[in-house]
Amino acid sequence: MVRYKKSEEKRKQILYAAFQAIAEQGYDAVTLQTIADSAKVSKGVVHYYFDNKEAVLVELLGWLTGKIYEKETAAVNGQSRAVDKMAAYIDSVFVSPEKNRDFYRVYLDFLARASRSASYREINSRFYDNCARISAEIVELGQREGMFDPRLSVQETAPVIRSIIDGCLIQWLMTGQDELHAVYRDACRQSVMKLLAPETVKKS
Amino acid sequence: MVRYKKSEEKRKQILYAAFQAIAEQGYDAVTLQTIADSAKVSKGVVHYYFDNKEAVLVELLGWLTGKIYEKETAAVNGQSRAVDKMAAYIDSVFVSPEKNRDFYRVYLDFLARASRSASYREINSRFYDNCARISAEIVELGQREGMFDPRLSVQETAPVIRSIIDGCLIQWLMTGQDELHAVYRDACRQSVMKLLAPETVKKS
Amino acid sequence: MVRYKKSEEKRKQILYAAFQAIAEQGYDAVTLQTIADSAKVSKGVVHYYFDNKEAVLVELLGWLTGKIYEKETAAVNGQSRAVDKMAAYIDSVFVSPEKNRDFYRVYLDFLARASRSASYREINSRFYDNCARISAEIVELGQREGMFDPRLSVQETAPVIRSIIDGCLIQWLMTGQDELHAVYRDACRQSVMKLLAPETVKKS
Amino acid sequence: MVRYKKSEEKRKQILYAAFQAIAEQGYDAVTLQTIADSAKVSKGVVHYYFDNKEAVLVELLGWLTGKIYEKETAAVNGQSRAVDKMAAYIDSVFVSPEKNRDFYRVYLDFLARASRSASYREINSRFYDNCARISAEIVELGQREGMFDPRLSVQETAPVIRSIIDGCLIQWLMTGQDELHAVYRDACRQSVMKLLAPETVKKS
DNA sequence: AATGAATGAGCATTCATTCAT
DNA sequence: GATGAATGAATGCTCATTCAT
Repeated sequence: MVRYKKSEEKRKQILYAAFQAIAEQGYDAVTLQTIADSAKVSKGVVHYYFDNKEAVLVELLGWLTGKIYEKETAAVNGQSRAVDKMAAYIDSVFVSPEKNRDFYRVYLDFLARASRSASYREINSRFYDNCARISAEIVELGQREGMFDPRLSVQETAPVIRSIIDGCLIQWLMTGQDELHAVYRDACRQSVMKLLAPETVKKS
Repeated sequence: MVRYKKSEEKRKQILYAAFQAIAEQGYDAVTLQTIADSAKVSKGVVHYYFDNKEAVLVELLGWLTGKIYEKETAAVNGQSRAVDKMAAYIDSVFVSPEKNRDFYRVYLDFLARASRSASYREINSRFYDNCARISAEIVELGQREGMFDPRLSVQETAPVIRSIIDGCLIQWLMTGQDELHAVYRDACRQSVMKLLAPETVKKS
Repeated sequence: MVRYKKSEEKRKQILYAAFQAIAEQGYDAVTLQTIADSAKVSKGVVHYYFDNKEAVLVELLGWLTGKIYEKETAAVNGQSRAVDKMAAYIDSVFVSPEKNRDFYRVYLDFLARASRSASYREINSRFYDNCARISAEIVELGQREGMFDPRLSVQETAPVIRSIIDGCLIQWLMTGQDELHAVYRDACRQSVMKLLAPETVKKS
Repeated sequence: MVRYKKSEEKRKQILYAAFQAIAEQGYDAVTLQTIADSAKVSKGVVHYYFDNKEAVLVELLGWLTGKIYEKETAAVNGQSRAVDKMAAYIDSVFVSPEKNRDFYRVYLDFLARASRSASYREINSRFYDNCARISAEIVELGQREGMFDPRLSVQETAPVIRSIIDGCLIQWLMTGQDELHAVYRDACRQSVMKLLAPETVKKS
C-alpha cells in the first residue's frame, strides 16, 4: 500500500497504543495524550499521522477486524474436515481471556458507535461478511461430507454462528471471571455443533 | 413511597429523556443540557434528582432492563406449552425495528461500559440472571413435555439462547436495514428451536 | 431589545474588556482568557454570553461603530450652521489621542477582517452609510446656505470626507506621536473646508 | 551580491507566495505550511530563509511598499506638468481592482500590526515619507507653474493627499464591488484637484 | 423545589519551530 | 542547502458541576 507515505510502522505503533488505551479506559475516556503516552510518542505525532481522534478509531477497527479475520482464516485452513474446521474457527476466536477481554471491550465500543454511524457500520460489515464467508464455506463442506444437516440454509446459518460466538464472549466478558472463559467456549462449541448436526436416528 | 410520588414521576421523565437522547447520540455525546431540554426541565433539576451524569445511566439501565424483563415474563406467561413460550419469549424481544434499535444502541453503550466497570456489570448480571431463569424454566418444561432434548444442560443452554437473541439483534442493528428485522428474528427462532430439538428419527 | 435574555450589562462588560484587550494586543493575539481576565470574569462566562470568539468581535464592532455614530450625530446636532456642523463632526471624531488610538487600532483589525469577509463588511457598511448621511446633510445645508460649493455632488463628496478623516487618523496613528494629533486634526479640518469651499474671487 | 543571487530568487518566491496567501486568508490565518506549499518549497526552507513567521511579514512589507513607490515614481516621471503628474500618481495607485484588493488586504493587516509595534511603523514611515516626497514635489512644481494654490503648505498637503488615496481605496475595498473602483478613483482624483486648485474668479 | 448563571478543568487541535538526516 | 518528522506550548471550546437566589 503506497496509500500512506508516512512511516507505516509508526502508524501501527500508534494504533496498537490506541487499542491498549481504549481497552483499558474506553474510547471516550481516552485522550490523545493517553494514546501518545502509551505509544511513547509526543502528542503532536498522533495528529501528524492521523487527521483526528476519530480517524484513529476508524483505522484501528479496520486493522483489528482485519487481523482477526486473518487469524480465523489461518486456523480454518489448518484443518481439512468441516467439523475440525468449525472447531478451529471457534477456538481461534476464543484465544485467551486476556486477548478476548481486550478485543471485546474495544469491539463493544465500536459497535455502540457503529449503531449510530454508517461509516463505522461499513467497516463492521466487511468483518461480518468475512466471518460469514468462513462459516458458509465450512457449512457447505460439512453438508457435502454428510456431517452437517443438508436442510440448513447456509445464508441463514452463518450469521447465527457468529451470533453465538459473539454473544457467548460478551456474556463471558460480563461475568468478569477468567475461569469461565473455557465454560463459555465449550457452550459455544457444543451449541454450534448441535445447530449443524444432521437428523440422528433415535437410539432405541 | 408517598414521599417520593412526585419525585418518582419526574425521575422517570428524566430517565426517559435520557434514553431517547442516548439512543440518538450515544452516552458520551449527550450532555446534561440535552437531557434536561428533552425532559423539559431545567438543567439544575437533573442534578437535583441524580448525583451526576453517570448516576443517570446507571439508573436508566436498571430501569430499562427491568421493564424488558417484565415484558418477557408477561409474554411467556401468556403461553402454556414450552415451544409456544419460547417463541413468545423471542418475539417479545424482537418487538419492532424502532424499539430494538433504540434499546440496543443504548444497551451497547452500556455493555461497553460494563466491560470495564464492575458496578455496571452487576446491573447487567441481574438482567442476565432474569433472562436465564426464563429460558431455564421453558427448557425444563419442554424437557418434561418431551418436546426438547432431554440431554441438554439447562445451565449451559440458557446463556446460549440469550447469545443468539442478542447476537442476532446486534447483527441486525449493524445492517442498518429495518426490513431485515424479520429475517433475523426468524433465523433466531429457528436456530433456538433447532438447538432445543430432541433427537429425531431419520426419515428413510 | 429583548433579543438577549442574558444580562445585557454583562455582555457590555465583556465587550468593553474585549475592546481594551484587542486595542492592546490585536485580535489574533487576544485569547478568550485575556478577555475574561480583563472583564474580571471566568473564561466560561465569555462562552456563556457569546457563541465563540468571532461572535465577540462581530458584536463588538457593531457596538463600537454604533456608539461613534451616536457621538457624531450629537456633536453635529449641537450646531446650526453647516460650517460649524462640519467642524463639530470632525472634532467629534478627533476626540483625543488615547481614544483615537484605541479605536483605530481595533478598527484597523476590523477592516483587515472585513476585507475578506462579507459579514464584517456589512457591519462596516452600516457605519459608512451613517457617516455618509451625516456628511451629506451638512453639505446640502451648506449649499443651501451658500457657504459650500454648489457644484459638489453630495454623493461623491461624502465618502471623500470620511476618507480624509480616517486617512488622517490612520496616518497620525502611524506616527506614534500623540503631539501630532492636533496637527493631523487641523490638516483634516482645513482640507475638508477647502474641498467644500465655493469658488472665490481672487483678491487683487 | 553574487553570494545571495540564488538565495534572493528563492526569497522573492517565498515572499510572493506569502503575499498571495495573506491576501487571501489574512496573516494570522496563514500558516508557514500554506506559504511553503504556495511557494512550492518545503516548510523547512521558509525557516531557512526567514528567522520566523513575523520576519516574513516584515520583509514582505518592505518589499511591497518599495515596489509600489517605484511604480509611483515611474508614473510621475513620465509626465512633465504638475497636473498630469498628480493624475499619473493617483492612477498609478488605482491600478486595478484585483491588484488593489490584494495589496490593501495585506496592507490593512500590516497597518493593524503597525498600530501596536514600532518596528512595523518604521517600515511604514519609509513608505509614507516616500509618498509624501512625491506629492510634495508635484505640489511645489504646481505652485511654481501657477496651477496650484500658492498658499498651500506643502508639509500639510502631502499627507492629506495620501489620506484621500488610501481612504478612498479602503472604502472601495469595503464595498466589495469591483465596478465601483473607477468611481472611487474619480472621486479621489477630483477631490485632490479641488484641494490643490488655486483661488478662482467667480464667474459672474 | 427549581433555576440558570458562573466556574474551570479538561480536551482536541493547530502550528511555529527544531533538528536529525 | 533542503527536507519533513517530531515536538509541545497554546488556544478555543465543551460541559459536568456548583451555588446563590
